[in-house]
Amino acid sequence: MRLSRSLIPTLKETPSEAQIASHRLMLRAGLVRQTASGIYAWLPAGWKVLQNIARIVAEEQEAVGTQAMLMPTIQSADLWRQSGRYDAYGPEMLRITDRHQRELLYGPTNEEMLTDLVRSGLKSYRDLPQMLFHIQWKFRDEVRPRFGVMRGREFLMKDAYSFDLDYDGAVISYRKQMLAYMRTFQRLGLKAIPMVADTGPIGGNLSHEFIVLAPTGESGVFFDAAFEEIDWEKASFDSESPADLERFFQLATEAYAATDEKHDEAEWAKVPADRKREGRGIEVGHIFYFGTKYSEPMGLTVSGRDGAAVVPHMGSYGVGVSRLAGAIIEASHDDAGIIWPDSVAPFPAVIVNLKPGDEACDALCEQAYAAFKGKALYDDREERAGAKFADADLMGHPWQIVVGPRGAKTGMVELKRRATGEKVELSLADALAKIG
RNA sequence: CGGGACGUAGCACAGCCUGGUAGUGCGCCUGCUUCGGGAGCAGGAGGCCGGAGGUUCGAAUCCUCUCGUCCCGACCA
Repeated sequence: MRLSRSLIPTLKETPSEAQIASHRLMLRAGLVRQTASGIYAWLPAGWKVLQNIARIVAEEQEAVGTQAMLMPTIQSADLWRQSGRYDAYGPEMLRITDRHQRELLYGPTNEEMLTDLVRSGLKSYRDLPQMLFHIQWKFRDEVRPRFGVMRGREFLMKDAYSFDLDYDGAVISYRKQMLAYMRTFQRLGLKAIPMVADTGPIGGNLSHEFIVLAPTGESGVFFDAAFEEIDWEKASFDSESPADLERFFQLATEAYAATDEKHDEAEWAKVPADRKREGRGIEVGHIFYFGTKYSEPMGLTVSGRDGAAVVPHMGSYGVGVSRLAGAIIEASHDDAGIIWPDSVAPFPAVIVNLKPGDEACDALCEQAYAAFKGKALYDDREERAGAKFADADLMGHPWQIVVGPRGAKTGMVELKRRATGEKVELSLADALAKIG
């Protein structure tokens, strides 16, 4: 993308409504614009980020056997009356009436809808287990939206649902999802730690929140440093092997980790002092098992081995996709701007032409731009060098290929790694090779 | 939902108390000089002062209502 022809409106000053780093930087880097309280438009660069996150989330879901699908945003009130949640949900649910006075709602979640959908498709115990997910916009009419996309009213969410014959099966599904989550967050460049969460009336220990470590996070967290060393991508766990899942679950849950609300001083005292870590975190995902809470009242049954009706056990698994965009920035930025992990950056690199109009600069830049097949950002604007450097740092491209009149004559560029600030002079070919 | 603020140019803000031709900085446009970390000079465009009523000869300014946005608390992917 050529910056001179792109809608990436960077701002030198911070709009007054933005309080926290990610919100400020998302506005300043031209990623999003607010259109109403807690509702955001994703501008071209922001949309690329969101798609990158969604793609990784989806890939890891499919890697553990979750099927991708898409359910609508608008749902019927009748569906929610079947589970009893229509009245229980409260004013957070946006209720809508159509021209025929039918009661509709903008979905805050999809348990009812999917349970309804699978009712006619799942007939026999042979049809189980099933895991399905979609990535769709949700709406929750938060009393007080804030922190930009981290707590908006409209948000993009991955929600997955599992259907199993019994509790033991549900545990397998639950662990598969947890494995997918650890891999997902690591690919997104995040340190995420699963922490035991409230299970409410369901009970048991099958509810975990995933907390991303970020100094500006909303909740305090306490955890064992053991989590810092685990490489979930390299660790080989076969999601089809119950034994591997067991081993994985042990590893992911045995060390101490808790948010301040669930903090247990007695357990904390058992953690060796040199492994104690305290910090702040942002919740980016939540998984839980809820048994037959929806399948039972909504009449979802399959025939069991003996021919009798069996009510499937369910679980649901959420990831705040749009929230992650903010969380990643909270976890990865400096005074100059965003520092995108390679996997989610809107552009792998920016090509900074320090002197548009200079024959050598233009030619070398075009050559570099062509090498990325249009996927890089080419800053071809008639701006001063300082402004371009500032914008490049602000937007957080992982690599900056700086082309100036001095080096261009001999085909040399300066390659800067945003994360480290390291700069080296080398030929364009070497620079491209280094970026890979 | 309780408490507190704020709506004036694309962004940040002053002006309001004490009514009298709507301002400053950044950004934008033109020209010249500059040109490797947000340049200098000169000229220029851009505002129904959130909206509706009212008071007044006259309202950004005073009064009433309304809409919107933000902050603190309780709540949430």
